[in-house]
Parts: sequence; C-alpha cells; structure tokens
Amino acid sequence: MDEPRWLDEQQDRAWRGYRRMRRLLDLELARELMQDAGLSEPDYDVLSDLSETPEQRLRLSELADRMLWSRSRLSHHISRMQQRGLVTREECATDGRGSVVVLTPAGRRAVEAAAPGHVAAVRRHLIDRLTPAEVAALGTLSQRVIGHLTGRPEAEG
Amino acid sequence: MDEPRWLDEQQDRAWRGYRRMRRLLDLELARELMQDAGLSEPDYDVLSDLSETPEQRLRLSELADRMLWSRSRLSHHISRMQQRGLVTREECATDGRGSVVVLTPAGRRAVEAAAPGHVAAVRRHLIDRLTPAEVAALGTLSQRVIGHLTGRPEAEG
DNA sequence: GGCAACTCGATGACATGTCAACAACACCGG
DNA sequence: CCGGTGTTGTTGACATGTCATCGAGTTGCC
Repeated sequence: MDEPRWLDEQQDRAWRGYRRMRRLLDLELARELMQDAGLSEPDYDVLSDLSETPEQRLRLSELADRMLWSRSRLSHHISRMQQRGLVTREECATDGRGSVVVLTPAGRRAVEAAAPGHVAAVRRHLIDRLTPAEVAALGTLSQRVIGHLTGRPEAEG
Repeated sequence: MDEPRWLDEQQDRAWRGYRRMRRLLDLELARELMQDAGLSEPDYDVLSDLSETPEQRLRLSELADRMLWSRSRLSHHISRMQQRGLVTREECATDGRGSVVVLTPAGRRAVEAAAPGHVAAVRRHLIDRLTPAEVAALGTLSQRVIGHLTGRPEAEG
C-alpha cells in the first residue's frame, strides 16, 4: 500500500464544505417542506416525478430507477403514500407482474400546493446565493461526476 | 401569492445535477466503505471526528453539534458502536449529566485502516473529476451557502 | 408448447433515524 | 442554601430504509 494521497487544503475545504452544505440544506428544505406542505422530501420527489409524466403514472420499476431507489424502498413508500391517498396502484396492462403508480387528484393538488414554496426555498437557500458562473459550474461539475459514476453514458470533457 | 419564479434552464440543470450527484456519490462511497472497511458512512464520520480530536474523546453534545446530528440519534448510534467495541462512554468529570465518547484502540485501528481507501474513493469519484477551479468554486460556494443557513457567522461576499 | 432463467413487485425481519417524554443535574436569582 | 428554569443524555414508540426471500409472470431457447 503506497502512501495515501491526502486532500490538500483546497480539496479538503471543498469536500468538507460540500458535506456540510448538503446536510444543512437537507435539514432546512425538509423542515420547510414539512411545515408548509406536510410532505417529506421523499414524498415530494415521488409526487414531483409522477407529475412530470404525461399520464401522471409510471411503472414502479421505472420510477425506482429514475429516483435511484431500490424497488423495495419504493414499494414500501408507495404503500404509505397510498394510505394517505396521494397515489394509487394499478395493474399493468402489458405485464402481469407489473404495478403502475398513479397520481391521485389529491396527490396532484398536494404537489401543486407544495411546489412554489419548495422552489422558493431552493432559490432562497441555494440558487440565489450563487453567482451565475457558480450555478453553471455546479451543473457542469455534477454532470461530469454523474457521468463517471454511471460509466459515462455521456461524453466527458 | 405571486407567480412563482421557476428555475431557468441553467438553474434547473444545477439543482437536478446536484441532487443526482449527491445520491450517486453517497451510494458508491457507502458501498466501497462497507466493503473495504466494514463501516457505514455514519460510523466513519463518528470515528473520524473523534480521531481528529487531541484526546480522542468528545462530549456527546459537542460531537452531535459538530456532526449536525440530534443528541438522540448520536446516543443511539454510540450505543451500537459501543456494542462493536469501536467507542466507549465515560462519565464527564466536570458535568454530572454529561457523557464523553472515547475512541477505543480498536476504533482507532478501524479509522486508520479505512481512511486511505475512503480518501482514495473520494478522489476517484469526486475530487479528481474536478478541475482546480471547480474545486475552489465548490469550496467557496459551499461556504457561502453554509454561512447563509447558519445565520452567516462569517462574512458573505 | 414447455422448461430454465430471469424480472417484477411484495413482504417480513431487521437496522437506522425521529420525536416526545423523562430523570438527573447545572445554573441563577433570591 | 433553595427553588425555578434550562440543559444533558437516555429511552421507548414509531417512521423509514435495507436486505433476503418469495410467488407470479415473462422471456428465450429448444
């Protein structure tokens, strides 16, 4: 085992900063979302993904892949959201094993009520704190890291 | 309620990218850490914070504050790590209510064994994918967001 | 058609995180 | 010194996430 290459001062600052920002942002955004809309972040993400879909419905596995969740986790979470009337399950017409998650009217109202405030919070705590160059850099850098972690399906600079 | 200000294309790219990068990085780093060192990320963070301390010991509340964890969460987690022999609890000499979390020799060996590989993974998946300018930007931007979320104890640019 | 191998989603056991309540103690003003 | 008030850490109940397993259904190959 070679001598480990530790992080230099700039790199350490970036890594620690990233993690602290991450944690603080999470806590604050989750807090506001719950207070203002009665939704957890996972709830919001599910509803948001569903609502961006043409038919307001997605195969369970398709939704799980988009969210980078395990099927098990999504299945449990959907059960809970179903209890609250935000989504329903339907059988899949083309695959007897399959399950389709469908946004209910109540679910749609919930996201629509939550979205403006949530976007505002994202702006207030993150986007509006950044210069346009930083926003661009964050986007670019994220894409590159994502590409690396997913076997770079897109070209890398 | 005014018309909500949605995110423009660049901002949306940054926000979605940030969240996706976050999730993928977490999954991969946690996977490698568990496989190579048998530690979860929370385990590693606790051990790492303790090992950076002069006496390898911290008051429970001090540690919780540094990690941005609730005392309850930390108390539960320390109990589990104590079962595994990574840390111990001692009474606090100066405060009868207090509890001090102490790194055991086994705990110290565990972080020291885990650290090189973990740092290498952080490099491989994040730091080494970034240009020096991006590293600097990430550090700067994080500090500014952190400052905002914590009532800006440091000056803001 | 029929069988082997795989995929889909559900489920239960368990690990982890959250929340409210509590006991023990510290601190402070009188 | 004492009593009210706040802090510290633990606990138990509950919510959430993970993992292994399973039944059902699909797919491909012969």
